[in-house]
Amino acid sequence: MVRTHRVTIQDVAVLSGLSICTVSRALRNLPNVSEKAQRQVAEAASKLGYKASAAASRLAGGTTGSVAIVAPTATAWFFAQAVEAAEEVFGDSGYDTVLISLRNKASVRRQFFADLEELAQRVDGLLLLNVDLTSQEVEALEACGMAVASVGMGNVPWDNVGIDDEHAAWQATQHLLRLGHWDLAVLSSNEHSVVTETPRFRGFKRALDEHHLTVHPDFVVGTGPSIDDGRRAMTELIARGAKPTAVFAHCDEAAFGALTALREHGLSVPKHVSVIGIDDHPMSWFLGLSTVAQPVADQGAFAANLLCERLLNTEASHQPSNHLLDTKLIERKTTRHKR
Amino acid sequence: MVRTHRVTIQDVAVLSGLSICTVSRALRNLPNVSEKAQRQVAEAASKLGYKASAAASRLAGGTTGSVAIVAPTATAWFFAQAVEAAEEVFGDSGYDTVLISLRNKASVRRQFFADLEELAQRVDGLLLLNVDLTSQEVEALEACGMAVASVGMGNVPWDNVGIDDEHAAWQATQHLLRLGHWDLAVLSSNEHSVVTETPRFRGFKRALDEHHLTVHPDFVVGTGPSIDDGRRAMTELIARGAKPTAVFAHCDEAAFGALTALREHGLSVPKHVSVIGIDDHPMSWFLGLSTVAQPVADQGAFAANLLCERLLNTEASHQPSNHLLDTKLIERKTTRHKR
DNA sequence: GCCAAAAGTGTAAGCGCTTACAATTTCGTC
DNA sequence: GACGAAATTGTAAGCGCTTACACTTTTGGC
Repeated sequence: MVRTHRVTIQDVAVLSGLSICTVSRALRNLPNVSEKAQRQVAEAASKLGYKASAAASRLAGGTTGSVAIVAPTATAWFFAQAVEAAEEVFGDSGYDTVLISLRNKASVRRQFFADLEELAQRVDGLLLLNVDLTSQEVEALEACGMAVASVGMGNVPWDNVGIDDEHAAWQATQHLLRLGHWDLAVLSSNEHSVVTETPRFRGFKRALDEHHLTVHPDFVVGTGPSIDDGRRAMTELIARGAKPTAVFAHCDEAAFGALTALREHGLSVPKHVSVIGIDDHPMSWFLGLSTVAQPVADQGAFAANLLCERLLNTEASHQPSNHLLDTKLIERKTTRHKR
Repeated sequence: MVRTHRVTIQDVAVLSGLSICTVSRALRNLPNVSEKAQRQVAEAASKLGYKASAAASRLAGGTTGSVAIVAPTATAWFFAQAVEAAEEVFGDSGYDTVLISLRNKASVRRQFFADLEELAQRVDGLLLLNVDLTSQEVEALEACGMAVASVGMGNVPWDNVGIDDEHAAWQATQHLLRLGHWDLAVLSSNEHSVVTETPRFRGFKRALDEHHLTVHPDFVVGTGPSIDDGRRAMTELIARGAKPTAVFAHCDEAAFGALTALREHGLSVPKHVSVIGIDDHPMSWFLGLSTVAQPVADQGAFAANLLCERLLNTEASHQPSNHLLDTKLIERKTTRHKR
């Protein structure tokens, strides 16, 4: 198969009757290009189907035309959803989307940060999805010269989109309290350690505080975001002898796991125990899980848009913004008034 | 942050006392480099902390160092799973993974094939996941000069990895028949039209044939791969007045939907109706759904490896291979002997 | 109309690497 | 030892793009 010659900027220059330099400027919407030239170039470029070589642009000091999405894992529902939404936005803005999954492994994660400078040569920007960062990592990201935006990461020096995690947790907990439950267990995210002050945990605690209740350590257990994690966590809780009448899981998958564990121990939901999560996973509707819904695709698309904006006006100093999208309590069949 | 000058191959050449050319070859383990030179270069490079500029390598070498994964949608469980597995393989081979989701939209799909040549300038290879192709599209893919491999696509002129879909469907159907069911409904994939001869449908039919049963049109309905699709399909089946005692869904998500619809119509599973799918989605275990398990991540990884091989020896003429991985019937709680 | 300033355009020098091909060294053989 | 082949190394020409700077054209004020 004969490979047709690549369409270079040279070809566009010839077709449009202008110099390479002018074409280059026109293509990047730089000043000092007459409207006429602009038009000619645009026309020639589209006729030729010209796309700048990322490698050449980058080498010459320009940009790559691609961005990377970094997720702790690509398989989880939340991430797949956010990734696809972001990919659409990036594609519409002319960027290729490079996927980088940290695969929930510390080693991969470490390697990622070690190779940051190298990565900066291949992409213009970074969209981080719920990657928790040390302060050195934040510094490294700022130093590498890429535009950065994120989803679900509070308190970072770049644009972020997320939900008010503390409020969402408060909504879920408040719902349980309203139903008359006061022996509340929590399956908390253990990103950092077993019992830590994640925003969702804080929201849980605040709701209890408001009802003059305190968090009992035996009713708190750390868990990952998978069904299996949730199941193990709930099993441990039961093994401890904890007898909560309601359980708040930090995400729906963990709640599914809790549901399983409860069933395995002969406890029926919501008769004996009420369960609520956060997410509104499509399965939640199917299973009748009460939850606090969050707009996942919207978060991905929004953050992607912010990143694209940053990519356009690089030099403009810009105050990092933090956008919080609304969450909504959805009562279904796993929560019920305490008998 | 002052950016120190980048360490170039030139620096390594000077330090090692060799020419740039020799350094380049040594660094890439090409032949015709003495051991002594090899050693000197390695030493100088590591002392300088030299890392080749990806952009420059690519520009000079003619390759892009990235591959694209193309999926009909990125959100479905199967694709997220396969994508992550492939991404890992590509990453380990030094390739960036560009994600392209067709978003289940004909327009996006059309655009993708229209831009193929353009895409060929940005990636070296293509991994297609279950993209059904017209013969012109196959030709276009062959003509664009990219290395191609695929998952779940039979009869294509490049390496493919999949399962024996017909056999998997046969296994599922056979299981239902063994349990004494003969009024079987099928939620068939409607990629092309409502009732078509997809491999899975053929497998379903063959199992019936073997038992001297025929497929009744009223018991066949086309459906997409989502829960909601499955629910609609099952609802339609019930509305038609079809009273199957068992249902075979072409994938687990569709089976979940069927489960919902059945429950909504007061039919209990497996008491009144048995249900089986294909996939072994993690939720299936949770819900007790009988299914035919397929190794999803393995398929993605395998195909990715094949693509990497093709990328290495480009010119070698190569017979396209088709690898079929094993599937396994998993009996759980949604299938039961007919009463 | 004239001239300086502004606006638009072109020239050419790289960016850091790969790779023909030429030049040099090494080796084996008679 | 001498000689040709083989192995090793170096030279230099790009890869496709950006950008400082020089150059040409337009503009506007008087």
